[in-house]
Amino acid sequence: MMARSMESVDGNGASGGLVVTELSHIKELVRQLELHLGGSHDLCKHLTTQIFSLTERSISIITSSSGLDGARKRAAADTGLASPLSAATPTSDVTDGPFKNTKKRKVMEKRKHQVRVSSAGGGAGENPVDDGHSWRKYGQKEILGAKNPRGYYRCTHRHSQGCQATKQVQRTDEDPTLFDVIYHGEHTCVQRPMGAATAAAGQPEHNPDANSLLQSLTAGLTVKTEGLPALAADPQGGWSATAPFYFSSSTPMSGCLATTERSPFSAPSTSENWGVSPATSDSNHVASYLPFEDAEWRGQNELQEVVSALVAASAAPAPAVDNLDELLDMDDIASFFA
DNA sequence: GTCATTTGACCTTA
DNA sequence: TAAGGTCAAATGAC
Repeated sequence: MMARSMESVDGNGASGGLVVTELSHIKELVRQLELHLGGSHDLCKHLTTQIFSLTERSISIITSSSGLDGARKRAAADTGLASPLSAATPTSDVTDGPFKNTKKRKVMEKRKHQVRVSSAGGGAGENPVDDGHSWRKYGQKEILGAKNPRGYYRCTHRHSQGCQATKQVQRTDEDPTLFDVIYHGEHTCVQRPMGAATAAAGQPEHNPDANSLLQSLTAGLTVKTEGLPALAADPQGGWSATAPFYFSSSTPMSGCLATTERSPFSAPSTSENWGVSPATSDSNHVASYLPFEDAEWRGQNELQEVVSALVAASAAPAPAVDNLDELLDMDDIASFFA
């Protein structure tokens, strides 16, 4: 599915042009959004700035003649993000892709999904943002070469429902407001989603016009960060996709209703919002997995990464899709926004 | 009393 | 053997 869509980006100049057109449109929308926002909403202004920046980078990546790897390096350089995983963290075990290196521990061969999330609110607490699942911490470990310890979490429903999902959360060395989150396994539990109202209640006020623009902006975009092991593997750029709010898409987390029903924008604006309750503690992240068996995926994922950050930054649900359906898998989008 | 977190010990893997 | 990952007893919060 994504294979199809990504082919259209990587190997088809016409589609690439289409994406550029779409991204240019997004840029224009962001401009309008910024105008509507005025100067009263710092958070929104920050988001629009981020969206704008990411969009420009996306265009740059697509139009770059030097290929995606080069673009990744530039993007990483632009954001000032050193690669957190390249040297300091043991997650470099994903360097060769999730299923390739047979020297990895067996446990490492489990499906894993790696994201970077930003605390966006000051960095207090170990749970950067809410991902809609309940996690229980079962360990913490000092990691060689890393300044900050890594926290180990498992699904609260591990015993009651046999859910095998786990995650590791580690504050990045270079930016204490950023967290590297590695998800292992899939949720097989069934959780009641956090009420959308609850999520919305925690948000800053939003200008209706701004919301409209954001909806327009995000129409047709979805977040798929699968295959992040390949991303993390990049010794140069590390993760270029950072966003104050990382919300998840859907997917193989079958049975876990939380991620599909809750507001994707329940991200905290203040640190108090993290870890307030098990159901609200953690990242709004969306995990999905793809069989990244080809190095091409790495380049393709570059665009995904940027799009993910874009969507995460705008963080508005999009009930409808747009022309980008050639680029993105509409089935997944539909299921996510269902 | 229940549940989550902390933390040292132990296990597994490269 | 070193390091990452997990277990489980101790502890604390509610």
